[in-house]
Amino acid sequence: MDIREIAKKAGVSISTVSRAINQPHLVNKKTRGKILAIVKESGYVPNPFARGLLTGKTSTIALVVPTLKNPIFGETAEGAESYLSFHGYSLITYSSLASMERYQTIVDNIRSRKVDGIILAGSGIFQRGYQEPLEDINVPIVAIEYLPGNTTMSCIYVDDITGVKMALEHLIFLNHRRIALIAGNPGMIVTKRRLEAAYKTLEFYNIDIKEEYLVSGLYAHMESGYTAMEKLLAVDPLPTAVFAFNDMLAIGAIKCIKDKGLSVPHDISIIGFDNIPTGGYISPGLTTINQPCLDIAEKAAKMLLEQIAKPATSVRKILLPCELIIRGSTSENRKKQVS
Amino acid sequence: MDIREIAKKAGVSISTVSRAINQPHLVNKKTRGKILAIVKESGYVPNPFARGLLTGKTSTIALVVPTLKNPIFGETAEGAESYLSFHGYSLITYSSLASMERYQTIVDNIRSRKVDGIILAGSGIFQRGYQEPLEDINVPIVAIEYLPGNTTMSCIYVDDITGVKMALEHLIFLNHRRIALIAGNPGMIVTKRRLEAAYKTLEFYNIDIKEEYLVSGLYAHMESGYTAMEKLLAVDPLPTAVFAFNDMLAIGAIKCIKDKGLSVPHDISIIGFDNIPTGGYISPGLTTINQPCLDIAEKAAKMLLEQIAKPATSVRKILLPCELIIRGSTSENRKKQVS
DNA sequence: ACTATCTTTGCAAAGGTTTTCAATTTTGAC
DNA sequence: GTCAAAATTGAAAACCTTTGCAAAGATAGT
Repeated sequence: MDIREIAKKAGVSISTVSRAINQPHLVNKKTRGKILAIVKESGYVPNPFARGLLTGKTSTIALVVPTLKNPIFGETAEGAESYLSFHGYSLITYSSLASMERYQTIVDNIRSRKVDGIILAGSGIFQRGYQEPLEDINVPIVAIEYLPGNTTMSCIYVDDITGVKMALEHLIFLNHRRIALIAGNPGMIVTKRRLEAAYKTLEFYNIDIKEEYLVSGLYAHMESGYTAMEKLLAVDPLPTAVFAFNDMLAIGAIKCIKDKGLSVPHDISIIGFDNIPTGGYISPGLTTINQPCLDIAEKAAKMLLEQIAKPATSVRKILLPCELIIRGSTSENRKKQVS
Repeated sequence: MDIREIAKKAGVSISTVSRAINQPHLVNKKTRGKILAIVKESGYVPNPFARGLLTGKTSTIALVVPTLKNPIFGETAEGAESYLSFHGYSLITYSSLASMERYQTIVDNIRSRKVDGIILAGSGIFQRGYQEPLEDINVPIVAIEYLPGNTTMSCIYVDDITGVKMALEHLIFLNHRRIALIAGNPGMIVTKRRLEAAYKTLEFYNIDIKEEYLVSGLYAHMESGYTAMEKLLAVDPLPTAVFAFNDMLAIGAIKCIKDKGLSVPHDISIIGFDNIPTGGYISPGLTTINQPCLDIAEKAAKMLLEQIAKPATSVRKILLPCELIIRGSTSENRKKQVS
């Protein structure tokens, strides 16, 4: 099913058929109608290879996320996909970003595939320079990540530095002083950034930062929050509150505390980050910081399409606010301070 | 960066370069080494359009899932993606399959894109004939769905009919007789199938099927399980056990029961289906039926690649067993039967 | 009626690769 | 040293579309 066949049936040249499809205003209304009718009837779709060979465009966007196990990335993927597909693009999602080799595989795959743009979501697994190989590919990139230093790609991100501050201040205003942290994957940029913000906030309020009150886990696994919490429960004195760097970790931690016969929030308050739906369905409900993932994903997709349309468009940095969601996992500390 | 440039640098013809890349055994070892060295050094990657134009292959697979909000499909996507990417394919994921228009958009997109194969995961949104438009595309399809009648596509699926039976028998053996059902989206094939299996099992055990004991919700939203449960709590007499058609619904239902001041499992037992990780982190832990999603996704991907390699390969139907996971949300019914 | 402008159409080149076929070179056996 | 077979290479066709350019036709203004 060629463009040639269509041309023959319509009694016009292939150029005219091509134009009827791609630049309808350039062809006579009557001719156009006839051609498009034949196209529709015959089910013809232009060969994407031949087309791509000429235009260099694939109508394909790559999305790189660390994992789909974390619902926030599921939401990101879904948000981006629905926006993009509405605008005629498809989305190739790369997940399970677990190792540097895997990352290299992904980069190679994207390169050989020729996508029109890339969305890089929270992929700062590799401390420094992880994004360079992608930049080399030389297509527009939008990062859903806080990358203030970088001037070559647009970013859209939640202000998680303020988010961390909000979370800790919430605990501090509830009179907690023995605050522990469950950080996420040590290598990731997001972990480093939140950790810095946490220390800064705690110092500001003159809160002692015990070394044993800092443990870490893996963002993608609730189980990992559980084992991290086990370590914290072995510390004396126990913390009265815990800030977990994401909700998966927080949920794991809550289960651990309850399994050991302690109560949340009575004995220990817990606050998370992300606001995944599950947080509203455990008991007690998880107090957390909301990230508007769906919104972010759509905005990122929109920005990317703008950049593709006008490559000269300057790099933009968009900051979105977080929001504190108070549920039942945090409460006022009534214990005597034995600081 | 052409194949021509490589050829010139290596002092050979483009045919030889092409062969060095695609059929290395056909070119002299020394020449091949030289060519590949130049290829690597220059970062050349064959133009996928030109290649596709000749071969008709895209090295791309489409995955259609109802939503990524349900973790089982996140796992499915991740499992398929990692397997496929290891074998040189990329995965285009279509989610948020909410309406028939959206479905048509997806089908059109897949058609115009020319993928090498399709994985259709639990997409039986549209009662009958929903898969025909995809079959028309005329590429291998593997369905992760129970499609016994269909002889044109391979299927891999969990034996959820037995799963439903196991779930209900678990409740029945715990002495429950007033059993309610929270079914999923009314239009979906999977709902219909599970419903049939449920009725069959209940009839077999001579259990009265009250009409008010059947409510439905939307698989993708826990909230929906909550409101469904509200309806059940308005029925007199109350059911002593509820079988929700998936874990999201079950988790919503549990929250509802607890919010109303009743206890799970003391007042009402709940059992779900899927075994999403969250089920192990709520309290009480969710009793459910396990589906090995990751395994299924990988097997589906594998089957698909086999079919692509050998199109003559006959259609296969693979059935995988479910497993009952007993946690705390179900217990023996001690209430007097007022049947 | 004539010119200038605008609309509509077709021709042909170009895009980068794979693959068939034939030609050439190398190898191995006698 | 000769011949047949095997290995290696290159030329050229084919894949299907988009688009610049030019030609032809239509329209409008004088």
